[in-house]
Amino acid sequence: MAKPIYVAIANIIRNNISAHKYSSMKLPDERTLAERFEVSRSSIKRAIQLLADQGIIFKKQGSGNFINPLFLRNKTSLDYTGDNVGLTTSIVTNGKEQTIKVLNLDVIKPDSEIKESLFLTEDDFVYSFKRLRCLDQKPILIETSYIPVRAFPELSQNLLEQSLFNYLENEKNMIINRAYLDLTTEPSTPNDQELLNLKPTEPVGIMAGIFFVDDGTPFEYSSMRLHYRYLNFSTFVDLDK
Amino acid sequence: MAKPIYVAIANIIRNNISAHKYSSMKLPDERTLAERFEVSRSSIKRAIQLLADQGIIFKKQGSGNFINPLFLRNKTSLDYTGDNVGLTTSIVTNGKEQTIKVLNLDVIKPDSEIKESLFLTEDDFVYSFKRLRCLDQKPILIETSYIPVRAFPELSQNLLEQSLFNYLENEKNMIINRAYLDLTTEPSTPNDQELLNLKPTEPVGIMAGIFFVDDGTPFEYSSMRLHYRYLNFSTFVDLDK
DNA sequence: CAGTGGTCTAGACCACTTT
DNA sequence: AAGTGGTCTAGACCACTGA
Repeated sequence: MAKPIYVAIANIIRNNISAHKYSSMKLPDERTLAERFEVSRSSIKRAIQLLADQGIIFKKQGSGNFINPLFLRNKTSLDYTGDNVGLTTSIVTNGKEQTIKVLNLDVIKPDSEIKESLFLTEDDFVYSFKRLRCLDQKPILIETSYIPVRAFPELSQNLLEQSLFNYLENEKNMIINRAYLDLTTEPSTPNDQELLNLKPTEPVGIMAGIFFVDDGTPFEYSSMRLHYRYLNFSTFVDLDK
Repeated sequence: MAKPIYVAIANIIRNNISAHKYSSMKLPDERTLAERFEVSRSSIKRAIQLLADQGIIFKKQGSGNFINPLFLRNKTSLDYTGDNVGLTTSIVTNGKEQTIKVLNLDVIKPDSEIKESLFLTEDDFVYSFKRLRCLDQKPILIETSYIPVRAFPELSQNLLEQSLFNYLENEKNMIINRAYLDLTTEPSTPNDQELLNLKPTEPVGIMAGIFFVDDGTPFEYSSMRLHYRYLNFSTFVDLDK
């Protein structure tokens, strides 16, 4: 199955909305759409749900499905293409040249927070490393990470100079596809100021969290201190859930 | 229908996981669960999907559904109870006394950004107001908001001294249930420093965005400058979507 | 009361993983 | 090949909204 039919239909409806092919802000009812696309109503519902999750339409029980006027207006400040994306848009490289400088790499006994976050036993050791990431030679974030030795025994300074996730996916067929992230901000420390080229009054954004392999194994605990101009996290929020 | 069956089942499974009632990290397969709960497999799938969205389980096609070990470990730093919540956890009052000080209230002609964000025409005016919100007398955020006069003609300084959303829901049966939010951080301005009691080196967190009525009408454009210790946004991220 | 979205079912078949 | 999750259908009935 190349693309599920509900994804295909969601794309068609999205394009129809963009092209102003619906005469009002209210979409045709689901039963009509099902007939028109010659699919079951369930498939229409899944397509509609996708669009709702993306903020493109609003569902209102007993009343109908409505187009988000902002989507029609093509507001460029709203990133509707990615669905509720976070990290990826935040640190997306956008064709810019990414360079990574490894600041250190050690093997240590994890403290209790890291041990619990990564689901480790008493015997486990972890790699501990810091990297400075730059875009077009401009430093944008300091990463401090911990990875269980057992999960990735061949880690080396060499490997750290590229994207770990790409290496894992290509060479080890491990896919990191979820993260639990915490976003905060803090005044910059002298160390931040030096590495990220910040003034003392300029802060860092902090993204800290746990990255998971697709089978649910916690793989990495990471805390990233970002130059404040590069922390930009956009999201739709359902306030009632 | 009091509670949909898939929600009920999701709750039971969540409790079972907490109580260690599954012998391995892998859940029983969906067809077995369907038999055991005497529901259709579709209902099981919806329940499982809910738990996956909450980060409690991981799905792996062809292999099974797996418990997130972190959930088992009862990590208190992970807020698993709220589903992907954002704003609400960030500004949750937690029983603390909330006070609101209205700094100003005007009617103005919106600039083009606000006009487009709120889907306004040339003739529309907006209320423009600033509020300082405190918890237990400590100032935590400065809110700058814009609301179309047409959407809420009776707005007054008096009303602003309480939670607008509560008033809307109780008195006007309008429900604000979605928001498009942008999170960033900036150095604090002298004004921030004075109002939020910040040192010059201490930053503000910024949550800016648009709040929508449940029929999709944009209702409010708001930019909130938070004392940096109070910006704390936690979320699960699906990296592959 | 008619229209419309929400829930739920039983079953068929596809796609991926593991043995 | 067997096991397991993913997609999709056709249809029944419930819950909410609005004329």
